[in-house]
Amino acid sequence: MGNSRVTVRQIARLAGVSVATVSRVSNGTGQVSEEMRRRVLEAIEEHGYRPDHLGRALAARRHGALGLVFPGLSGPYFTELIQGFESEAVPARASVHILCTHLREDSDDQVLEMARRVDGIAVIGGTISEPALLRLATMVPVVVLAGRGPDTVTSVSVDNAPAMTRLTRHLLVDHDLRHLAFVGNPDGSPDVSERWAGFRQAYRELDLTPPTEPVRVAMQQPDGVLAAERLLVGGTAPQAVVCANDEIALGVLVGALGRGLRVPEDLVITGFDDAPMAALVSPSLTTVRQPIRDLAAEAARRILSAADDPHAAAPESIVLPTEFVVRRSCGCPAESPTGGTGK
Amino acid sequence: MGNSRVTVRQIARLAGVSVATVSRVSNGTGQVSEEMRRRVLEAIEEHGYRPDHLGRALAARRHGALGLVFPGLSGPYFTELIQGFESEAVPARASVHILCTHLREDSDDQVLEMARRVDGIAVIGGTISEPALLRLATMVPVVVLAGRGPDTVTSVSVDNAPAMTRLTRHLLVDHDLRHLAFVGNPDGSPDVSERWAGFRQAYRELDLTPPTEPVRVAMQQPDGVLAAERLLVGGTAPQAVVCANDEIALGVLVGALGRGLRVPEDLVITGFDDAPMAALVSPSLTTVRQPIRDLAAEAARRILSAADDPHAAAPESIVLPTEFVVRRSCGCPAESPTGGTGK
DNA sequence: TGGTGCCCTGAAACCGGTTTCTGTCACGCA
DNA sequence: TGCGTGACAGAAACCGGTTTCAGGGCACCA
Repeated sequence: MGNSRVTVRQIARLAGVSVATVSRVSNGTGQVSEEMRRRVLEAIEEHGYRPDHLGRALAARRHGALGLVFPGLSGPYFTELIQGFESEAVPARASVHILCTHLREDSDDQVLEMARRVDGIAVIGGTISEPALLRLATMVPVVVLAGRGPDTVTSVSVDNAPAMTRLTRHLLVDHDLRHLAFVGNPDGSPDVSERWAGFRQAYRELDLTPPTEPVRVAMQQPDGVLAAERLLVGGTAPQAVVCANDEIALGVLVGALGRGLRVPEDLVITGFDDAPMAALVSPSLTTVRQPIRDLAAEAARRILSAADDPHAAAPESIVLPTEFVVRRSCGCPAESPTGGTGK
Repeated sequence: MGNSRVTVRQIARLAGVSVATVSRVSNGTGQVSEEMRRRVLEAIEEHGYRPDHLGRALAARRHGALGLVFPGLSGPYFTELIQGFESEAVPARASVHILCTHLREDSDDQVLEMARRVDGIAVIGGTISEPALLRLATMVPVVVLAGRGPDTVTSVSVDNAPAMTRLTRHLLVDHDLRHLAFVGNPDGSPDVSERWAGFRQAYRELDLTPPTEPVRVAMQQPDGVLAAERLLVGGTAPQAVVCANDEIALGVLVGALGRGLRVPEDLVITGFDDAPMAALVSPSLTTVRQPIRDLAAEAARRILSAADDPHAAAPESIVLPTEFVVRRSCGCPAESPTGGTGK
């Protein structure tokens, strides 16, 4: 029976061979005669021997594990991210460790501790301090996911700023709107920071004066509801609300509809991510599609190859393209043509 | 200078002591003279020595890691679950491995493989086959989370059925509704299965005939939208839609509002979980609050203590209480009294 | 002065694998 | 017959820690 207490040495004794031979058979390495192989396989089979992961990892000086560090899990974005990451890790026989630093004081230490248990780490941008990031990079291969780190650290992100400029220009020019509000906290993540920058850039390109302050809220649906409460009181409501992601946008939409506003007639709302719900709400959400799974998968691939050979590839900043998705919440009619990438 | 290549033996040589002494100092075990301790600490400090996790784990025959197995991550429920789990794991210096079996054929093997890398595993109910679960339990401490396993396996869940009966009775009796539809796939998870059973139970207790079939969809918001499409066509729309969780309910709500229906006047909708959005949508969602974080934290605690001493505690089925939360989507007026637990 | 017991220390064994290195044996060839 | 060669097997070293165990030194006591 498959008792996991069985060791190489026991199998070796039972099969009447040396441990080296057992190891060779169980790994398929080196030359082993047919007779020996048969005897060993028999013993392995009979006693349900499976090599111990720790022993093997110690000898190989390799954990067979990858780390993924979040500020805090929430929403479809992180769901996709994890699945993309796993889609590469699992075939490579690497397990996935996760760490939510959310609200914790000692997150830098936590991450450094994780570094001693994995072969490489993907850190979501803005999650830990830059010194910690640099220190981390001296210990294991590191990739910054959705953000940019120091030049010495590989990063994978999307073209946030141009995409948001494109979307904003659509509102300013095609829909001739002027009074736009941006919802999201630029200090919270590099993604939002870049989107906020792209938002303002659109104004400048048209020689208009951009808003000076965003509505600073977190990234979940309830935060969007909160933002709607703040924005839609009094007579100062904007013509359009440009949200840092779809979840916020959905929250704003719920808040607006709940106040009896019509979207997009009374209020235009846009998102970012193209979450599954974006196409399903009414009105459907104009947004920017980003390849979240690919993003995470690319990060995992980079980490894995860097773990195989630390000196193989130079640090690199990879930027994946996005796609502007025009739907109804911006005021476009139903079957509107879809825009291209975010340039 | 924290080079992680430093080993006990190097430190021992540098400090002019034995490896045993270094180990004793770095772990604070045994008796070490002040002089020795000082020398060792100096060397440790100077060379940035941190004991290797693998070496330590191998010697201790303990991974310092816990596993968490999902069918697939999605939504606020799993967010809470992970955070609750982590809240116990982190203080115990255990890292968290996750595994999404979602749609994979070989999930049983994946989980069994994980078992060789962690000290214990929490499996979300309905994720893997019962034989695999039993096999798993022979390898490491296992807890079934949100569901029930064989009697030999500890489980942690909530009182789904009574809670759902309570909610359904509220609709049938207090609001005098008869034509209710249940949305959710009972075959998808034990939680849903129990809620479906509780739903039908309410009918029987009133000598009414319950619906024979639920609307089978998955557990996310888009699935709720889908369900709304199916339910609200033609003249056969129900008076109320009882959803397996809040996410579905939110989806149904969006779908219903998008079709111009008034909630709760034209259609009553209820959820389950009391997700953050439930209180924020308009109308606010009548639902059942369950202690998700506590659920996961309890699971983690059980696993940790079982890992410390495998023979300490007998398998147990822990059932945590829920709370019926009456809001507006069921037709109750704004400031309605809140019900108690789900009995 | 000799015995007893405690405090400290380090050599060595151990955890469970992989890998190197040495050596044996059979075979082919001159 | 003698020698080089290649296939194969096993002893031992190694990965990096922890823990056992034996013994040295010293204080205390008779």
